[in-house]
Amino acid sequence: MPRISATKQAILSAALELGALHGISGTTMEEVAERAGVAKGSVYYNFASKDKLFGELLTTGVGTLAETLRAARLGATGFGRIEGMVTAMLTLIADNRALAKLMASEIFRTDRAWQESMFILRREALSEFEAALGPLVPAATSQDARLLMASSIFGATLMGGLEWLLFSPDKAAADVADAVLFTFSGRLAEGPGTAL
Amino acid sequence: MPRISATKQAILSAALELGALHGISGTTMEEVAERAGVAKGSVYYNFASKDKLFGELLTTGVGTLAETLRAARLGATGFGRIEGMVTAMLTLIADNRALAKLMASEIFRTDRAWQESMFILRREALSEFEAALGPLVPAATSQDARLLMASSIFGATLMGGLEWLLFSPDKAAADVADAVLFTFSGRLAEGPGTAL
DNA sequence: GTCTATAAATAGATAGAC
DNA sequence: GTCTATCTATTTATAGAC
Repeated sequence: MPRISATKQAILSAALELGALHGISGTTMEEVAERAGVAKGSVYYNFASKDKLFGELLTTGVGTLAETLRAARLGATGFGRIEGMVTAMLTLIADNRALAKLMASEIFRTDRAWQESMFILRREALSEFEAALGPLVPAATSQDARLLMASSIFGATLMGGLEWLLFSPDKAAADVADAVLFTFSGRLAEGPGTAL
Repeated sequence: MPRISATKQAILSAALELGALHGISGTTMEEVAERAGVAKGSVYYNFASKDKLFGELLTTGVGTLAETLRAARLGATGFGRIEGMVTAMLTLIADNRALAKLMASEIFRTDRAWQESMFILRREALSEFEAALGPLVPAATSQDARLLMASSIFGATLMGGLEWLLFSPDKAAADVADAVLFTFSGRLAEGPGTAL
């Protein structure tokens, strides 16, 4: 596994930040080169095409997410797994907010060159939530229903995390996790009695 | 309020479907014209620019969402409000899946010409969830925390709805609502005892 | 109001010097 | 490996006939 060159890394970083700002179609290879501090020719020396560049960015990003969720799941049991996974995902989003924004805007696209690998990795991430959910739902719950629940938790965490970073960035990470997890605690359905 | 012309409507529909497929930056005015069955000149006769066209599409779309949520909120009380709003939002997503996809990919963009009006309408939609949440959370809950909870529920519903439409479209709407709402019911935190 | 034709700018990608 | 220069196609937008 050859080490990634400094130039390649600079190009990936530039593409990530610009993609988060303007979307992939809205980002030009010229801008990427400029931000990375290299010439456009060097971008194409390192990546055969724009699709390849952003494909690599997204697939490694979603792969990292899946690994993070897996590690968090294995570090706890019961409902604590959900708590740990939501917290770990929020931390990851905070540390990679550009990637989170990019992922949020691309995760439902079905017309991309890298669609296939994104779909697989997305399913991998969801299946981590699904695995954590397994012991918590009635045994008769269908596979479809489990996937929908996993999507819900995933979506709640992603949307909560982005709301946090874009509109209340001063809030502490633990408070954000508490707020998101409160919605899954059942205390909403019980009424206002319990203190947060 | 002058009635919208058939041509204008055809252009809006074409833009919506193409935008959902390829994103806004990835959709050309030429494609929009072709799909709408008119010439490009007619597109520009009805909309001064590409930004104006998609801006109108998105702002009316998010406005409709806010209204739908508001109506659902006023039609119930207590936790039933959350149930009604999630169900209503899922129905809206199913009836306007192209708009849902477009919204999901644009809701966190901060560099658009229509950013301001989108932000306001987004907040309007979230504040409907926030209002429903008000009586369900401890009185001491901060405004920030309420907004994060509202975002979580919004995100869970949006992600669950898109997962449904893209990957299990045969599932009945009521079953999807049940699965999403199960995650908020508190039964996850209790363990597998309760039947779905 | 709708069309065709075209302007003017910008895009992704390549060639070839260094 | 990195650069400059350039090719070719595409894109937003406009002009002007009908």
